[in-house]
Order: sequence, then C-alpha cells, then structure tokens
Amino acid sequence: MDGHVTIKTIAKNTNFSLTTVSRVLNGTSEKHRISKTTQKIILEEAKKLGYIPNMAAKTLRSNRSHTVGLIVPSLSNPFFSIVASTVSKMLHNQGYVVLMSDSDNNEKEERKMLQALQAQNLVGLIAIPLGKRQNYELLNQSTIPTVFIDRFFSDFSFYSVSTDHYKSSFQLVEHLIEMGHRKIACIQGDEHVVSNTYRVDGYREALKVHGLTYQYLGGVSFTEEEGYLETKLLLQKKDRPTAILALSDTILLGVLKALKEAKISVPEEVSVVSFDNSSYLDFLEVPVTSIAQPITQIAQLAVRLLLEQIDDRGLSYREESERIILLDSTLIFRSSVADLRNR
Amino acid sequence: MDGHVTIKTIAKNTNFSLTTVSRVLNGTSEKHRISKTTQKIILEEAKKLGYIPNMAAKTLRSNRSHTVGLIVPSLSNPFFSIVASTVSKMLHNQGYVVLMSDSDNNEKEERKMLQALQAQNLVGLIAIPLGKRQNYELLNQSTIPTVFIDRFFSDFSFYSVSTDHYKSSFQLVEHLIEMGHRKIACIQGDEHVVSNTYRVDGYREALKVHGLTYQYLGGVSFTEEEGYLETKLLLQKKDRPTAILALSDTILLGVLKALKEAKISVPEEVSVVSFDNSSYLDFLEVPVTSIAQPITQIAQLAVRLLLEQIDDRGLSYREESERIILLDSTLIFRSSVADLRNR
DNA sequence: GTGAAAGCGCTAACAA
DNA sequence: TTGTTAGCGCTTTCAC
Repeated sequence: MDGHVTIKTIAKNTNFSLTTVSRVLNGTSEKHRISKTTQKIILEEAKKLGYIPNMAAKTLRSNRSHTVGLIVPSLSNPFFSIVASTVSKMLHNQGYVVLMSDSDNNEKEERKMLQALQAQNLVGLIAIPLGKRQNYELLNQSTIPTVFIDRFFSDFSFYSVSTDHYKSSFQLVEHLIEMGHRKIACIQGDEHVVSNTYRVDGYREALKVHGLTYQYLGGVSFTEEEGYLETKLLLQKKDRPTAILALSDTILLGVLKALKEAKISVPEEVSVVSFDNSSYLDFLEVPVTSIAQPITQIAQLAVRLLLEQIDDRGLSYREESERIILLDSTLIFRSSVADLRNR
Repeated sequence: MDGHVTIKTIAKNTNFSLTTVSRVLNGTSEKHRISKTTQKIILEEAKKLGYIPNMAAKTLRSNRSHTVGLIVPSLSNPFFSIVASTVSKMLHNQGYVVLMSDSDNNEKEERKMLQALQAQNLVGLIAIPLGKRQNYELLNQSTIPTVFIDRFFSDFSFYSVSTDHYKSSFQLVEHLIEMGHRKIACIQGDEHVVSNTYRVDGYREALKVHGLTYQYLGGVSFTEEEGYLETKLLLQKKDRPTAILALSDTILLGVLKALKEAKISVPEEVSVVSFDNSSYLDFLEVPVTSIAQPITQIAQLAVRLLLEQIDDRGLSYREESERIILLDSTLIFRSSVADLRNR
C-alpha cells in the first residue's frame, strides 16, 4: 500500500469503525457525542497519515459536490477576468471549489461547457452568458441555483447582477451633450449581448431627449480590430462626429489607433469616451473619460445571491424587478472631451 | 421519479444490462462487439431522457477524474489571465474539465488550494506558483503530473515552461546600453519569484559585461503602487538614472505616473522600458519599448507536456536541461528610449 | 458513544 | 454479443 489513505485506513489503525472516523473527520462529533479522546486519536492519525478526503466519493454519496461552476466569455478580457478572480476567491473562502470554463465567445463551446458542468453535480453556477438565451434554457428548468453576471435574459427565473448599462450610457452621452457636442457616434460591440444593447439604447435615448438627430452606430464585436475598422469607416463620412462613444476599452484602443493614423487630434478635433475604465486609461496619450463599472461589487453580490440560494435550496419565484439587479456606475472624468460650448 | 436519469434508468427502459448501457455510452461498443441495433436503442433512449453521466461516480470508480487543476497567482493580472484562458480552452478541447484557483498572491491561500485540489482526484495540474517552493513539496512526491508555468523550482522533477527571463532582460538592458545609456535603474517585482530574479540577474549581468557601475534596484511587488513609490524614491537620489527598467507593465504604469507628476519627460529626460508588452503600450503618451513574452506558446506547450505525461503515466526521470523549457521573447521597439549616443 | 450495513452511479473482471 | 457481480470511498440510517 502506497500513500493511499482512506477513512478505512484510519479506522483500521485506530480500531474505530468507519462511521466514527467519518463523523470525527466531518465535524459531526458533537452531534453524536463522540468522546474527546476518540476524536483526538482519530484526528491525529489522520494528520499523521496525511489523509485527504476523496471528493468524488463524498459527492457521489451525498449528492452534493461543493463545486460551483463559473463560465465566462473570455478570460483575456480584463473585465471578465477580474470578475472571475473575485468570484473565485470569495467562493474558495466559503469552502467551495470552482470549475472554470472559458467559452471563448463561442456559442457552441458554451453549450458544450454547460453540459460538461452539469455532469459535475454542481451546487451552483455563475455565468456571464454569451448573447443567446438558448444555451441556458435547459438550465432554467433544472434546479441548479444560477446567477448571471453582466448579461441576462429577462424571462428567466435566475438572478442577474450587472451595471445599469442603460443609465451609464445615457449619462455618458448626456455629458458629451452638455459639453456642447451635437454629433456623437457610437461604436458598439456584439449586438446580441444585452449589456451592449442597453448601452446603445442609452445612447439613442440621450440623443432623443436632447433632440439631436445626428446618429451613427457601427461595430460588431468588442475588439480592438473592430474599433479600428469602424473608426476608419466613420472617418470616410463627410459628416464627421465631434465625439465618439466606444462601448468598451478594447474598442477604444482601436478607435485611438485609427484616429492617430489619420492625424486627428483628441480631443481638439474629436472627443472620445469609453466604457470600462481600465487602469491604463490614465496613461494614454490623452487620458480618456470613461464609465467605471463596480466590478468587485457585482462579483460579490452575485456570490452572495448564489450562496443564499444554495443554502435555502429554494428557487422561489421572484418578480423580475427583484431578480434583475442593476448597480450604478461611476463616470470618471479625464481629458478626452473637448468643451464645445463657447465655439 | 423526477428528472434523475442514470444508466440504471436506461437499462430498465431498454431491457439491457447496466454493463451494456455503460459500454455503449462510453464508446467501448466496438471493443465488445455490441450490435448496431443495441447501440442505437440505448443511445436514443439516453438522448430522449437527457442522460447526463455522473462524474463523481465515474471518478470514484475509475479513480480517474478528467479534471485538471489550474492554479494562478491572480487572474486580475493580464499575463496570467491570458495563460489561464489559453490553457483552459485547450484542455476543454481535449475533454478535460478545469478546476481553477486564484491564489491571490498569498502563500497560505495557495497551500489551501493545493490541498483542495488534491482531494479532487486530479489527473494533472498546471501551476503558476508563487515564490516559495514549500507548498509544492508534497506535490513533488505525489504522482500527479504537473507542469509549472513562468516560475519553477530547479530541483523539482516537474516540467516547467517559461520565457527565458534572463536572456530577455539582458537583451533589453543591452539595448539601452547600445543607445548610450550608462545609468540604468531597475524596478523589480517580488524577489521570491524566479522569473523576477532571473530578470534582475540579466540586468546585472548586462551592466557587468559592459563595465557599467551604476546600479539601482528597488521594488517589492508587481503592482502599479510599487512602481509609483519606487520611482518617487528613485527621483529623490541626486544621481538620477537616464533609463528605468520596469519588470512588468503594472510597475510601468506606476513609474509613468510618478514621472508625470514630477514633470519629467519621457524619453527626453528619462527613458523607460518594460516587460509584458500589453496591448495598450502602443497608446500611451509615449509608446513604451517592451519585451513580449510568447504567452500562448507557453500555455500551449505546457498543456502538451501535461497531456503527454497524463497519457503515458510515466514520470520518468528527466535531466534538468530537459525539464526546464525556456522560450525566446521578442523585443518590441517603440519610442520610449532616447538615443544618447550623440550627446 | 460507537458500529454494521446499505447504497450513491458507475466500471471492469469474469462468465456465458 | 450480452450479463452478473463486486466494489471504488464515503455517509447515513438504524441498532445497541
């Protein structure tokens, strides 16, 4: 017998039964009034042998895994990786183990991962879904407590936690308008993603409320390349905007690249604002005004809601207004917006 | 009976034995010459019932989990999150499930996580360890195939894959020297981390080879705050450097902040170079020359080595030269280095 | 206070 | 080509 230690080994060595060993090792000693001496003997033997419980056995027997699934569109996106980092840390602190899946922005992959996760007797799932609801429909019927982050499907029974994208976007555009901008273009990410569409809605609404007619919407994905290409296209137009709203910092970098190539100065000729507030925004050639999402707050809240559900096992019906939680963002002013009010 | 489907359900419904069902569902039909008809019946029933295998049972029975552990110092660091992203994707493609742990740059957490992971019957582990070897010593005795990324312990029997930090650093410093710099300061990260110490070694060696005596080494962690503080301190000195080597992009941001506050212009007054080559470097006030690590290559190689080990189950002895794999980096030239040769 | 025994869902000898 | 059976490590009734 090599280093393979089970409760059986411990039982044999200490002459106690499997039951007793199991109880001691699981902290249910009190409940069964197991003597201090016994506890000590067993605990010491376990330590001496370097006993490590077999989770598969525990899970199989108890049908409860202590494993939480986490599925994100792409870890290489800083927003998602910070969420993942916070979520995983909090969950670990609560004694859970985290199964991480990177769906690589691919619906098919996401589907596969969701299936793989289901096989793992998860006690809960935190998901930043891709755009389409379909993949999550099976889940919606199941009893696995689930919390969505950043994106959601309005008729699902799960909680979701995200920034109030609509409001944030509205504010951001309103700021531009207050600064005298009348022609504002928007470069979006993936239009299947609710967080994106809400931002677009906010953009449109702000224009409308202020009676502006100029409107330009481009872009198909949250990437630097797209930001670059869309800006190139935008600059072809004869009626150029005075401000560009980039719906993510990745897009922003592309926008800046195109602007630089065209030797258009920011903010003198074109103002620029973005979503995400990455730490490097302060150090760009011209620091960019941006919406800061309360990332850790979002992650923390999501974990709390998940744990609550896991604990009371009750997926009781909740009103939509209660299920969809929107947090306020912060507008960080920097120097990428020109003041056009005196011109 | 609610939606709880096991092979037993399928066996009952189709009047085949558990064995046959198990075989069909595991793709070992061929080996046992199970008839096409039987296969079809079972497969269809499984599909109809939405059968999802219970991994805990599989794992317990076969003592083989298809789960790979991944432990990283912090997902909020882009370098690590890109590694994690690539690793997790590749592993998923091979049918593995990834247990992710963020050790939060904390030795104690790392230890806990390593223990938690051991309980999961992992078939393999990929780790970006924190500095200290101690936590991994238990592992070194075990038979879990392990591959280290970025950092390693020289007398361990595991593979490790990383950039050739020493060489990269040497090159970078040599570049500064070639540009006429004679006083080069270095701001490091955590000195317990091999990747850091090798970079420092490269720095020192380059100075030595070129007979330079000015040397300045500061810093204790890979953070923006540290970069900032250390630069503040550095600027107090009466004998200022003409160039600063930041051992990461996070440190770099801090350096730039301090420089800006002190109204010291880059590169006219002080040149700056860094490690990591984050995508935003191009867009900084002055684009920063930097070492680009072959991140995805590293991740891919690590996964390949892990899978190899898992497959032949042989942790045969390997020479150190064979185990520690160093990849070349690329020096990306931008405009943060002043040419001092004519001055 | 402690123990015996059943069984979670699945796989793999061994049999037929 | 298919089936019987034992058992992976653990928890949990039920019993004493």
